Amino acid sequence: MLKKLTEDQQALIIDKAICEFAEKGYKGAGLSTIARNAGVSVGVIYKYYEDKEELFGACISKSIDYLDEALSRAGGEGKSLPEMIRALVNQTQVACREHPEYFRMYHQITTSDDPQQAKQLAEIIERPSAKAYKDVIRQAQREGLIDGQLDAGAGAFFFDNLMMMLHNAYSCTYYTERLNIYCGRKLAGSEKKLSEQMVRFILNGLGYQGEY
Amino acid sequence: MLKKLTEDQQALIIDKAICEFAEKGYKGAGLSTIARNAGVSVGVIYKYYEDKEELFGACISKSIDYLDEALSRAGGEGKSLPEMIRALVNQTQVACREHPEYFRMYHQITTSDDPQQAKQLAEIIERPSAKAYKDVIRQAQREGLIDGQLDAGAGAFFFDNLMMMLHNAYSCTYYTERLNIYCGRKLAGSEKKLSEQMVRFILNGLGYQGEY
Amino acid sequence: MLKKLTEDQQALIIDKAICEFAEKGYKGAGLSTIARNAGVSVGVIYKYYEDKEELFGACISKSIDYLDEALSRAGGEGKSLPEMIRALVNQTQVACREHPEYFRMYHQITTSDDPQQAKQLAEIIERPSAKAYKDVIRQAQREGLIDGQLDAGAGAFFFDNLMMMLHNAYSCTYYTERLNIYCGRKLAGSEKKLSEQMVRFILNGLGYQGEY
Amino acid sequence: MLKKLTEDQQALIIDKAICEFAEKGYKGAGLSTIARNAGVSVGVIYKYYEDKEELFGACISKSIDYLDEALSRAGGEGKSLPEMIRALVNQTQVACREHPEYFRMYHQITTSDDPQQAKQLAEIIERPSAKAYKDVIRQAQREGLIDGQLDAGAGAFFFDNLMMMLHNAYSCTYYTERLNIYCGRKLAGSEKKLSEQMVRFILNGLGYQGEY
DNA sequence: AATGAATGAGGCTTCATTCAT
DNA sequence: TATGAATGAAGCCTCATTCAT
Repeated sequence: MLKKLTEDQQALIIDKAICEFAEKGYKGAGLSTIARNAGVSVGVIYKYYEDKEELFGACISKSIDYLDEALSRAGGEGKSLPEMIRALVNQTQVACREHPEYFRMYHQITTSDDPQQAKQLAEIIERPSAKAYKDVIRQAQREGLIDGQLDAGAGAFFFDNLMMMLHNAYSCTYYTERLNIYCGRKLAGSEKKLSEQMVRFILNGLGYQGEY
Repeated sequence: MLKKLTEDQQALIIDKAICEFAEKGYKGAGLSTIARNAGVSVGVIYKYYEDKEELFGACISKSIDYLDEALSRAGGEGKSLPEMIRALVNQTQVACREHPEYFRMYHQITTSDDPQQAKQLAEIIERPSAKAYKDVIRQAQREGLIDGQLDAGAGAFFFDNLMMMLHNAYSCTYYTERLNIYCGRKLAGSEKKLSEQMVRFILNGLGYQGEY
Repeated sequence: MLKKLTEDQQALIIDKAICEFAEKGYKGAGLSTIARNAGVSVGVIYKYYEDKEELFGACISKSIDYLDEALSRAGGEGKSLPEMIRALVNQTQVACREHPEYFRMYHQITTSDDPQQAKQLAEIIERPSAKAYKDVIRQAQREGLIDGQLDAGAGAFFFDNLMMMLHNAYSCTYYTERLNIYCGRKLAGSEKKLSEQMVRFILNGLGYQGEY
Repeated sequence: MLKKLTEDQQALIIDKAICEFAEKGYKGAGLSTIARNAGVSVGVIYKYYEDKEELFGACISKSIDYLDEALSRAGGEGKSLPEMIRALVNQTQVACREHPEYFRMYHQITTSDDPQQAKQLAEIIERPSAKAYKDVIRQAQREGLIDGQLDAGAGAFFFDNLMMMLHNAYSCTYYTERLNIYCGRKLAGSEKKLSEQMVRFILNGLGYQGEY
């Protein structure tokens, strides 16, 4: 019985909770499992979170933060379009290797059966990147680098769709297997090769004509 | 009521079960809700299915069948590549309009926390289309219609990724909102326009140079 | 697993619940104890009652009904004032002997910490007898049988106070012991003698001058 | 804060505990609520009391002491019977106004489900006043002031019953409402009038014939 | 063979009690 | 010595599963 949970322990609760929620979903996750895995008592969770719902919320927040941070690590300033895309793809691969549970968590979020919550979460999570990607595409269109007939929003959408499926492939069992089925172990197992293929497909998709 | 369940009633159980599982997830779904909605007793469900797990399995099977059938309706024989892609996209939109629950169900499947089951399902669901798409792409490459440097498997993967995200957008609340955020209500609301944009992006992505 | 709880079993649940609530109070009572004592499962209680609160409500209702019925068995029509009072006292003794738990339950009710509920219950339980007793006293005053300076309401109040304390003495451990302390085992143990003393005190208290 | 609790703080714990127990009952009362209200930590309560039970016991003791003291303030030496009764009634009213929580606490005591404890408490609380009242009544009977046929113990019992119901009416929500129902707001709201009525009823009940 | 009420294990949550600081 | 965070047993309630009719 420590005087107070250390920061590490508090973080561990969230981490273990994220793993549990990510694996079993909101309903399937068990508070006692989380507590056991975090090495604390069940009761103490209620000192930090009102109830299961709020703990879940904290897990969502932490996951979103990580996702944002991972993306921002890809930088963007002063990069050419191909460089930018390659950076985003690579960064996603790195982040997925480090913390697949955050991405699994993200995938769980998308199964929410509460429309209100789903909308709100989509707004928080998707709006910023939607804007960022759209801006990049519009700029590239103005510069004549890519297909001008493509709707910027649609382009951003397709791009992000591919990114989402990439992190799913690197974090969720089903999608990992799916990646193997589609691409074969060899390509699927090589981050570098897959990243190259993906960057190529995306740039082609946007109608990018230049070298890269 | 000592009458055997009619075929219709049996089918209704699965349909209602799919709706329930699709909406609430495996854990969240209630057997009694399913029974009530199907107009049968809880007990009779256990005459046809060992337990909740098996009922869920049957729902998965039926959903897969529908998905397969929906895709096969897109035909393929004698179609050009652009025609084929357009047909697949359009058919997905139609199928999603008719039975979003099957696609929501599919999305639920991907959250399975049992690796064995996840792999097995991926095998069943993804292998056939993976092969079909890869074959089409290889053929198109041999005909010099599309980018020869693209790995056929990767191409099929990216293509199917976009298809999956499309039916998610048409069936799951979170993804619907996401579509709206990225594309705006106008484009998101027009199946035709979105389909055009998507076909264009895909063909570009594959490096298709011809007219369409 | 019977097809349905028999009426007896349903009644038994309430009876055992009354015993449990009467003994331990609302908070102290355990649903599982009630179920065990009634020989049913915990779950089935929730088929008949929304939650613990509602079960408690049903117990209150049943107790009130019994109290009412016990009082009404004392009759009243065509009885002289002393006869009426004696009948009420005796009937209380009989009822307490048969079902002390209802009276213990009643005592628990009075400890309710929810003012709203307390008021509501007092209204339901006390209003009818308050009116009845007051009417009897007024009538007796008009007939010149008892002290005219006594406020009818106050007279009814003091009378009922003594009645309440009587059933407390016959149903709650503390009050039983108290009765023994005040009156000694001999008087306390004789319903007849105690009843005579009490009738005498009440009639004197009301200022009744006649014979009885 | 490594300072020993002051006497005031210790007293405050008991006071706040009495309020909490009186309001919510033994089970419903929360140690942390008591600690918070007393401005001390939960832990320190366990330095002074073995457990909740013992704290409750201390609250009972203090309440009993207050009740005794309140009664003794009514004096008794050199008073005539009517004066004595009037003094007791009035003193009860005053005490209830000052500290209804002690009387509510007393009422809680009577719900104890431990027979042993109930008996013991009754012994402590009731024996002294039982004796005192009985002595007064016996003396009055010897002096021919009151009904000689009344059993002294029974007389004391009925008298104290009325006193208990009086303080319940002044301290417990249910009984307050009951008082209002029986006597109406006007009489119920006037301590003086109610006291007069009660003294009259008691003296009549005892068969007191003299003036007062 | 279908019914749906009964079962009871398991989950979330509370709170009396402990103990490191 | 006081603190108050941590503990974990116990309680309410749900729901997958069973089985008497």
